[in-house]
Amino acid sequence: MNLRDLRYIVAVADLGRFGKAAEFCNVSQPTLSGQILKLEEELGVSIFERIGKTTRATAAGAEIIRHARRALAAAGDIVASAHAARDPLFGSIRLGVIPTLAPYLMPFLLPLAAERLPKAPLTLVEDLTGNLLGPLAEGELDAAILATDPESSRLEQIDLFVEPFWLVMPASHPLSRAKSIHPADIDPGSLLLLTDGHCLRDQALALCPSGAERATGAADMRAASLETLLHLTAAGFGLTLAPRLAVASWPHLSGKLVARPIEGDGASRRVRLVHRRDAPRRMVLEALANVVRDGVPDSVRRLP
Amino acid sequence: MNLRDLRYIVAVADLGRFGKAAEFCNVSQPTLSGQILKLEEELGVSIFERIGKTTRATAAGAEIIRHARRALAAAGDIVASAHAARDPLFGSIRLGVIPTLAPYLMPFLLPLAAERLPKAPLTLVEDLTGNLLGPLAEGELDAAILATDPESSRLEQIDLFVEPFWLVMPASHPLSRAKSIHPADIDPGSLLLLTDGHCLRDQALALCPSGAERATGAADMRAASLETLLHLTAAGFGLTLAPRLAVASWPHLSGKLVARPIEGDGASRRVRLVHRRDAPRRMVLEALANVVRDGVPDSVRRLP
DNA sequence: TAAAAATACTCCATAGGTATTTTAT
DNA sequence: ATAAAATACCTATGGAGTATTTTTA
Repeated sequence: MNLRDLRYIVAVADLGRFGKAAEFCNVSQPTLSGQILKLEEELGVSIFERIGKTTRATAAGAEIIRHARRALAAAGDIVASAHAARDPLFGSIRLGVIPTLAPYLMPFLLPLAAERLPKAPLTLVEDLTGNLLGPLAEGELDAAILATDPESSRLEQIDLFVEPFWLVMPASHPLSRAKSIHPADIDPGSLLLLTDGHCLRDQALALCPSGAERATGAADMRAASLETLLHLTAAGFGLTLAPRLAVASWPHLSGKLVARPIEGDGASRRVRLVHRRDAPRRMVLEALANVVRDGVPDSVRRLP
Repeated sequence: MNLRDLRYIVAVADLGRFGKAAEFCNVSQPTLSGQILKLEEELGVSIFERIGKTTRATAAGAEIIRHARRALAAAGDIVASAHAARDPLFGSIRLGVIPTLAPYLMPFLLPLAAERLPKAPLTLVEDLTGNLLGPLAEGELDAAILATDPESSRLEQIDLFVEPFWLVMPASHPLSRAKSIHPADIDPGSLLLLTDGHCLRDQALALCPSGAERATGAADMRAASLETLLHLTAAGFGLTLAPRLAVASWPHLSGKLVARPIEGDGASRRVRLVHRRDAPRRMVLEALANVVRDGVPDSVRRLP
C-alpha cells in the first residue's frame, strides 16, 4: 500500500469511474486499474463492486476510503507544514465566515489582509456555522470566523473580539428616546428573528427567551439575512437585534431607523477564528487573527 | 512522499538514531538515510538536525512527524478495516479498564470473551481514566471501559450497564441496621476517598459534596485502591462508597463489614465502552460490549 | 455495438543493497 | 579511535506505458 494507491481509490470513489479517475490522476486507465487490483489483493478485500459499467464501493471499501481520505489529509498537512516552514505567510487561506459577519467584516478585513499577508490570498466561503464545521474538521477549510463555541475536540479557537448587540427600531419607537436599552424592556413579541441555523437567532432568543413562544401572525416572519430584517424593521414590522458591525454599516437607513446599545454582558457575542487542532500553518492563522483584530473598528472590544 | 518514508522518519524520531531506525525498518542504514534525505529535499525542509552523533527533529520536523503519525495511523486503520471485513471477530483487542472496575469485572469478562471471541484475545491495560484517553485517541488502545463521559468528539461510547454504589461500613455502625441508606444520612466527614484521578473519587464527592471540606486528620487519608479503602473501613477508619461489583467480590470480609444500597439515581455510575470515532473493527467492539453485558451479574442494570 | 475495466507485455525510475568515505565525539 | 551518517555505485522490484481482450448495458 502507498499514498498513490490511496489517491487512486479516493479518485474512483469521487468520480465513480476508473477511466475518469485515471484521467484525474494523470495516469492511464490500465495503470490505475492494475494498482487498485493489486491493492485489493494485498488487503484481501474488494474495495469496489464492478457491476458492468457502474462502479461503487463495497461496505468494506467505503470504510477503507474514509481512512484513505484521513491518510491523504495528513500527508497534505505534511506538505503544508513544510511550505509553512519555508515561508510561514505563504499560500492561500480558505476561510469560512458566517453570514451575519461576512458583509460587515470583509470590507475591513480584505484590504488589510491583502496588505499585511500579500502572499496568503483569502478564499472566502460564506455559510451558516453548521455548514462550516464539517469542511473545517475535514481540512477543506483552513479556518472559519464564527460566533459560537464549536465544542469539538478536533477544533481550536483564537479569540478575536466581543461584538455587542444593538437594538434597531423605527425612529418613532418609544424606546428610541433612551440612550441604552435594558433587555427586559424589549417586547419579545415584536422582536424579528432570522431563520433557523443562524447563531444570531439563538443568541437573540437567549437574550429574550420568550421570543420563541409568541403567536402573533406578523411576528412569525423569519428573515434569511440581517439586511432583510432591517428593511422589515424600517417598514414597521418589529424590532431587530443586530450585531454592532452590522449596525455601523447601515448609514443609508439612518433617517428612518435608530440603533441603541443594550445593557449587560449577555447582549454580545464572542467572535473567534476556529481551526483544526492539528492544522499546519498556525503562524499564518495567528497572523490572520491579528489582521482581524487590527482591522476591526473600535466599536467592538478586541480579545485577548 | 511515501508511506514508507513516513515510517522511516517516525522510526528515527522514536529511536533517535538513523542506524537503529534502519534496523527497526528492516533496511540498511544508507537506504534509510538516502530516503530521508530525498524526502527532506522534496519538502524543502530539513526534518532532523544531525549534530554529530545525536539526532533530533527540527521544529518543522516535529510537526511533520506528528502528521506522519496521523497518516500512518490512518493507513493502519485501512489494514485493520480490511482484516475486519475478512473476519470481523479476528485480531487482538487492546482494552483499557479503570482500576475500580478491572479486578471485579475481569473474572466475568475474560472467560466469556475467550469463549465467545476466541480469535480476539484481549490485551488489558489497567489505568486511570486520564491515562487511558490519550492512548485511546492515538489508536494505541482499541477501546476502554470507563465510568465517565470522555467528552471528546474523537471518541464514541457504547453504554454497557449502570452500576449502583453501596455504602460499606463496619457491622457495628448504626446505619447498618437500615435496609437502604439515604445519601443525606451519610456523614461526609467519615467517608473515605480514593486518591486524585480516580473517577470514583469525583463521583463520591458529587454524592456527598461536603466530603471535600472536612478537616479531621484521620479522615484525610486517600487510598490508591478500593481494596485498601475496604480494609481501612474494616479497621474502623470510616465508611466507603463502593461500586456494586466490588462489593460482590468481598465475601471474605462479610463478618466484619456490612454493605447497603443507597437510594436515588445519583448513587450509581454508567459504565461504557469507549472507542475512537473512526475506529475500524466496530463489529468486534460491539461484540465485546455484548460480552460485557451478558457476562456481568444481574446486580447491575444492563444498557441499553 | 460501444464503453468500461481487465489482461498482456515491455520499459525504466527508483528503492534497496554493499562498499566506502566523511564527520564529530 | 570509533560510531554514526553520507556518498558512490550497482541491482532489481514494481509502477507506468501501449496494445488488446473481455464484459455488459
